[in-house]
Formats: sequence, C-alpha cells, structure tokens
Amino acid sequence: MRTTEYLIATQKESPAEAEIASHQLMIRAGLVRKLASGLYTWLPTGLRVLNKVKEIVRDEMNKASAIEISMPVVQPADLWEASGRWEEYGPELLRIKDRHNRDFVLGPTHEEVITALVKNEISSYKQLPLNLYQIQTKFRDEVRPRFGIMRSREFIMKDAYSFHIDHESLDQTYQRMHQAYCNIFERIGLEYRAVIADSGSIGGAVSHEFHVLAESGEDDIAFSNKSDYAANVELAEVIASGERLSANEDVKTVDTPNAKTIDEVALQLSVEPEYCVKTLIVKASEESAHEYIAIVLRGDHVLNDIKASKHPLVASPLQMASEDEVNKAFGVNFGSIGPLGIACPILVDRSAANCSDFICGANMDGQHYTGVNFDRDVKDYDVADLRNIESGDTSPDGKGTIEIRKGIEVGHIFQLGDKYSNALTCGVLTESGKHQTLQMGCYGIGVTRIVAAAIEQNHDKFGIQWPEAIAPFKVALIPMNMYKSQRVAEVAHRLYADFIAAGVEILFDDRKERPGVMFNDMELIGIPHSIVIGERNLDNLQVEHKNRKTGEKQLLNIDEVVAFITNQAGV
RNA sequence: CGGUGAGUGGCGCAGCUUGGUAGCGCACUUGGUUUGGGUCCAAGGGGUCGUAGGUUCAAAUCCUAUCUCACCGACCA
Repeated sequence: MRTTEYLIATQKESPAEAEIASHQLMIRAGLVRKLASGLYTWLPTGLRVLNKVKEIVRDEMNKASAIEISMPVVQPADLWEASGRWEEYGPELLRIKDRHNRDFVLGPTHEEVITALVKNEISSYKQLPLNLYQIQTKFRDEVRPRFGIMRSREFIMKDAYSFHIDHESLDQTYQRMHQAYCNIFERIGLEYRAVIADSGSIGGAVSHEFHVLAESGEDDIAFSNKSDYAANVELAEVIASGERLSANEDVKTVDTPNAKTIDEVALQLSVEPEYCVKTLIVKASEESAHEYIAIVLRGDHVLNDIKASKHPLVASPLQMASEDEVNKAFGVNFGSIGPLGIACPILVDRSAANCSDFICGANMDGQHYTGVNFDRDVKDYDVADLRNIESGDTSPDGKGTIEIRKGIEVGHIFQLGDKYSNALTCGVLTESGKHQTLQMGCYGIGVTRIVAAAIEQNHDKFGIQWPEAIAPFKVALIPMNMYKSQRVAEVAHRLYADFIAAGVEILFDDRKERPGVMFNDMELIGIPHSIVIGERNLDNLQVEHKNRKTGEKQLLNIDEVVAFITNQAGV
C-alpha cells in the first residue's frame, strides 16, 4: 500500500473527551472516528487490525470444531418475549418497530435466535454436540458509553453457542472453548488471565472471564504468582492463613474517646489496625428470625458485599444498618460496637476468627475492650468467608500468594444449562426415544474491545506498538527525500515490489513529506518494522531497519532486507 | 438514572464577567523555502457561535426553554 493511495488520517491532537491511551491513540493514529455517542467508523488502518483479530478468532474457533454461521442483527420481539428477556433486559435493549408496527430488537446477543434455530434444525441426539458461532455486530444501548471503542454501543462480538445432550458433554466443549480462548490471546500476543467469574455453589466453575491485564482496566483481578489461579476480587475465596494463637491477656476496658474508626482506635491505643476487629451491623434475612446480624472483620480488612449477602443469615442484597438503627437496637453508636455480649447473631470472617487478644468495641460509647478472645469471651458465632481478597493473601488453591492487577474483560464463557432451551422448548429425542431438553453453553469475545485492549497493553509516548500478529502493516518503507534523489526512489520502488512479491504487508510512505513527519506518523500508527532508505547508506548498498517495540536500529544490505523481515516476522 | 461540566470552522481552544456583528494554534489550498525526526515565510478558503424563543437600536455575550455531548457513581464483551 502506498500512503498516497491510502487514508492515513493521523492527528496531532486528540479530542478532549479521550481519557485513556487506547482511545486517544485510536483517534490520533487514524483507526476510528466517532459518529455519535458509542458509535464509531472504522478507518482503513483500524479495520485492518480488526480483521486480523477476527481471523485469529475465526481460525481458533474452527480448530475447536465450532462452525460459523451468521444471524440477523434485527430480531423479532416475540422470541424475546418467549425467553422472558423482553421484560428482563431493560433499557439496554434497543427496541424498534417496522412499518407494520411490529416490535423488533437490535440484537445485544443471540441466545434466542440460535436456540430457535437449533430447535427447528436438530431433532436427534445423534446430531449433538453442536457448537455454532458468528462474528457479528451487536448493539447494546449502554447507559454510558466510555473509553472510545472499549465500551461502545455498537461493537463486534464473536459469540458461540453449544448444544449438548448432557452436562458432561457441555463440560467437554466448555473446556475446549477455554483452551481455544487461551490460544487466541496467546496468538494475538496479549498478557491475559482466565478468571473465575462465578464459582457456582454446586460443582465447580461454570463461568470464566478472560481479562487482558492493563492499568486502565475496570476490574480488579486477583491471581496467584505461582499457579494459574485467577478470580475477580469480589469472587475470590479467602482462606485464612495460620492458626489462632492462644489467649494470653485478660479482657480490659479502655477509654477511646471520640474514636469512630479503626484507624483512630488503633492510633489512640498505639497498635496496628490488624490487632483490632471491626463490627458491622447489617440487616438479617427473613429466615434468620433476627433483625440484625453483627459481622466481625479484622481491622485492616474490607467487607465483601457479595459474599456477605450470600450468607443465609444476611439479607440479600446487603443492607447496612444506619447509625440511628444501631443506636436504637444496641444502645451504642458506630465506633464502639463489638461482638462481646452483643444481642444478635455474630458472623466472623475467617481471618478475624484467627485473631487472639484483640481489641474490639465495648458496646459502650467511647470505650473498647482489649485482650478479647473467641470461644473464651465471644462464644456463639459462625465463621465464614466475608472479606475481599488482598494482595499478599495466600492463593485459594494453596499455591503462591495473591497479586491484584487491573483487567479489561475481553471474553466470557458460560455454562448456561437449560435456561434458554427450556424457555424455548429446545430438545431432541434420546436413544430411548424420549424428549430431552438440551444443555447449552455460550462463549463470547469482544473483538473490537481486543483492539483497544491491545493498545492499552502496547504503547509508548510516540504511539502504538502493535503485536506482530495484529499489526495493520508489518513494514513501513520510509524513503528520505525520494523526490530529490533518484537513487533513493529507485531502491524504494524496488524494495516495495520485492516486499509485495514476498507477501509482506507493507506501507510505502511515498508522500512528499519531510522525514520527521513520516517517522512520526509511522511510529504513531505503530508498524512493527521500519525500513529507512537514505542517501547516507546507499553508497554501501544498505538501508536501516528500526524495530518499533525495542527501538533497535541496524543496517541491512539491500538484498537481505526482505529475507530479514520474513524470517523475523514469520510471514 | 443521579451528580458535575461543556456546546464557537475538521481538531484543540480564546472571546461571554462589562452586549457593538468572531479570533488564535493545528489541519487545508496556493507560491516560495527546507529535507535523516512534526521546517520557515507569505497569501488564501472555510463558522446559521447546539436549537427555539425572549430582552435590546444592537446578542456568541443577558434571560427562558430545549437538545446534545463529555466526565464521576450502579451494569457489561
């Protein structure tokens, strides 16, 4: 490709609204342009990258025996009414009417359509398992589109749906998809983690998210430094390390005037917060036959709402008691609540349960106890996993310690079970001739989001540094003063032809621009290899190669350039 | 949906407080200059100042309404 026949569309400045690197760089490098909130046009360079990602996804899906189809973006509402999601989905579902005033939706996902399809096409267990996918535009009327292409309303998703006679078969395909996803992200060249998204209470994981690690990510990922364990911070189970030490001290009452927080208590008593416990009062569930529950955490730990609300004694969703309610029920204000002698059931976090001789509120304003111990002093309580996992905790699989980093969710795989097949009565006849509802799995990848995530992970102050596998071009050919130097022009044209003959994707900057402009544009666009042709090196029949990622420069003989690139880039 | 802020050539902004008929940088066009890291000079083209209404001799500027967008919180690939 020649720049003079191409649309470069680079910019010096990025729009004020672009907050994160990938958004700024996608606009500055001329990859996308915004049409309206959450709606983007893909310019030629961006589209080349997008297509590379699509091809890798497609290839790995095919290798995993998934079969490509294409379903409509516009879907009739009655399917959504049948699945219950016409009511359930809410305003993110864009609803439209046709000329006959019939209701349709712009598909945010395709479970309904695929299930209806399979219901009609598949009638025997012999045709199973079946795994169908498409790479296609989705529309979700996001509350707040953000970060450019990262969270747009219209986006491209690879969505796959598998159908099975039983759970065992579903599990096999699920594992296969898990592996396919790992292959995809490895091939693209991204640092990622497969994250446990929901450790179902019955039998193992039923959902994994795939996250690309990047500072700008919106999710906190906890992962082991020794194993491949990874989970959302909210969902990661915490196992308490160590054992409780024996009680040495007696309970004493100390004055802690005006100390409302653990930090203030710890400061007044000159101890670290981890030697204190904090007691939080939450609303109890109906079945608990109490009004409130006291939750006890170590002073330096953070309550995990999700875990707490899953406990049978605790109201779901979690509701913290107000200070007035606490005062009314227990005769004490925030700051001096404690488990010792409190008139409600007590839930103790696993880590807090390992504390001994600890400090806690005395249930009298302005006073705390020291030297408190479970069992000896606090007798009736339940232990549960109630806090957020933290950096440095032991990994839940027992291997290594936990690190926490930000992640961008780019993929999600699910074992759906029979939710949709049941609602739309999708089943087959079994070997014994009985009707059997199918088990389903679904597997999504945010194709457009991968492009943004790749930039988040691979850029510097000059621009994008594309991984080879998804770079819009492998090589930028940059001639110095081609319009003045006949020699430079000749070599440039010859190399350009050679690269094309060798099947290398090359961008030949034949604009009549100053060198600085060309260097800056090619670096901003992020092409992995630059070949610079200048009078300077032509006497020795050499040109210069520069690696975008490492910045390394070296001189190459003109005759060797193409081979050098094809060997290095694995073309 | 709640909170905050902004709408002025393609992009980034100034002008608004104190009304007087729109300006700067980038980009674009032309000519010259320069040519291994976003040259420099000159000339030029392009804007219903988000929209509607009002106040006024006069509105980008003041008032009212409305629309849109962005940023911060709960959802998602």
